[in-house]
Amino acid sequence: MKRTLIAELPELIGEQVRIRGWVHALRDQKRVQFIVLRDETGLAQAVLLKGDEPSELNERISALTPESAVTLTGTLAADERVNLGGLELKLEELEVDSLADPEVPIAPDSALDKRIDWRYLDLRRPDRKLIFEVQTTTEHAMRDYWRKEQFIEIHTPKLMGSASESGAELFKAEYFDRIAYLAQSPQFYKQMAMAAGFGKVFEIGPVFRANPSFTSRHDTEFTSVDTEISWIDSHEDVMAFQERWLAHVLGVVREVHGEQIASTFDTELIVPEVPFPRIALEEAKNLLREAGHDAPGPEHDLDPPSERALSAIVKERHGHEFAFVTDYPTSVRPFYHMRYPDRPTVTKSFDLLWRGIELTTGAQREHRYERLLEQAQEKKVDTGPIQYYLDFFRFGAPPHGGFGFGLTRLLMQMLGQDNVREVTFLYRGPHRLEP
RNA sequence: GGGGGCGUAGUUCAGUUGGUUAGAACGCCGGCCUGUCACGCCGGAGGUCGCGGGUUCGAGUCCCGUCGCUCCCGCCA
Repeated sequence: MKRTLIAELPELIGEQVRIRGWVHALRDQKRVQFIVLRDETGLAQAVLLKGDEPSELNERISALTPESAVTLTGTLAADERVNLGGLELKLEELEVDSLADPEVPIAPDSALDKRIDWRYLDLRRPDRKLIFEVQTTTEHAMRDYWRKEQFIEIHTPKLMGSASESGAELFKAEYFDRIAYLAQSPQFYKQMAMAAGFGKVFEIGPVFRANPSFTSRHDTEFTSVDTEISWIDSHEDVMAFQERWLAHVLGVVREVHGEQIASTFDTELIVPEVPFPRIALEEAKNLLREAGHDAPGPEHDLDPPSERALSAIVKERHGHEFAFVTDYPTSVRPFYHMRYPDRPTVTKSFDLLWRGIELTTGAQREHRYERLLEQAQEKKVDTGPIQYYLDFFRFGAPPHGGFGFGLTRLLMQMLGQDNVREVTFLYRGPHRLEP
């Protein structure tokens, strides 16, 4: 007999059905037994009466444990006494697919670290599953939008022969008779796609960072969302794309899951107005000082407390949760960010803040070979191992730019969570390689 | 890497100025209960107080070391 999902039950009153899932709760009384069954679509109650002499089926129910995987067959009845949708399965048959140990090692309110030890049990909770429903919708909406605008999806290698950016934060891996590095960004490869004439590209894929970072918003492996666009006039074009794209994505997520997010996580997902406010870094620091906050000195990026304060100020003045911070000094940006022709110490770059945390770094890239080489040398970058990259710009490279984007940070903010670990299927950090 | 905090039943926690046999709630096990739905009632099991050392007549409690976790900063997305 075919399996019926719990969500389909309201259509099937009076019929015999077979439902499969986990024992969510068990109430074994003198005269009647209840099983609340949970599957990936919801909860349903099954009932079985008990006579003076318990039947064999009664006894097998008594031997069940919570979280066991079971298959229940019975006839579906409407019964207004039942809270779960006024529906009840009159149990006729029970198949125990897998009996669970009676004592489950975690509870819903267990510490996050302990829940990650037993992540598959933690994820059985419907509100945790919602996180991944939202993630799926998010990625789908991103792809839809990119595709509508003729972006090409690329998959770049995660094993590399040399560092793609700084080098200090790379994982090494044995690679036959040499050393390989795990990609910490698809940066160089998406620029290669520009040199290849792909026009506009995106990638959603893993990146690896060997930072011993102990915060609620860092992990050593995470999903990066990357975009690169050719034939731009400046980084403004990149920001203009990004804000449209994000507003679309958040609009879709709100439409599909908004109510559930609000009721489950007590967070309202607000679809942002376009354009987002733009604030040059030095102006941002002035705003912070005017509002009585400490601001980092010149040549320094905003620190996390400044980012939080700035988001609050922008929210107050513009009623907007997002803010592009632009025009970072060359001291805090990589060599390949383009500089203003008239301000050679300022890059045509931006970060995107949402509700106080950094979601994105983006920029127009330097596409002129000689300048790029000069900037690399000025930054004391060893150009030997990245000559292949510099070569992209020797045979006609279009002006281009793009951004990289942390998917887990986006999800964390969308769902009002305070830790990326909560929205990562399996977190990886300096002390976390299992499960 | 720097700084702060926390490690006590399966889980979440309490544990007073150091004082006899370390507690609660939830969970688990057993019994009772004609319909529960956070079921209810009665009973029970369950602890190397992270680990090692020290101070003391006496340490869950104080001190030192160590391990683990966590938050903030640095770094970033």
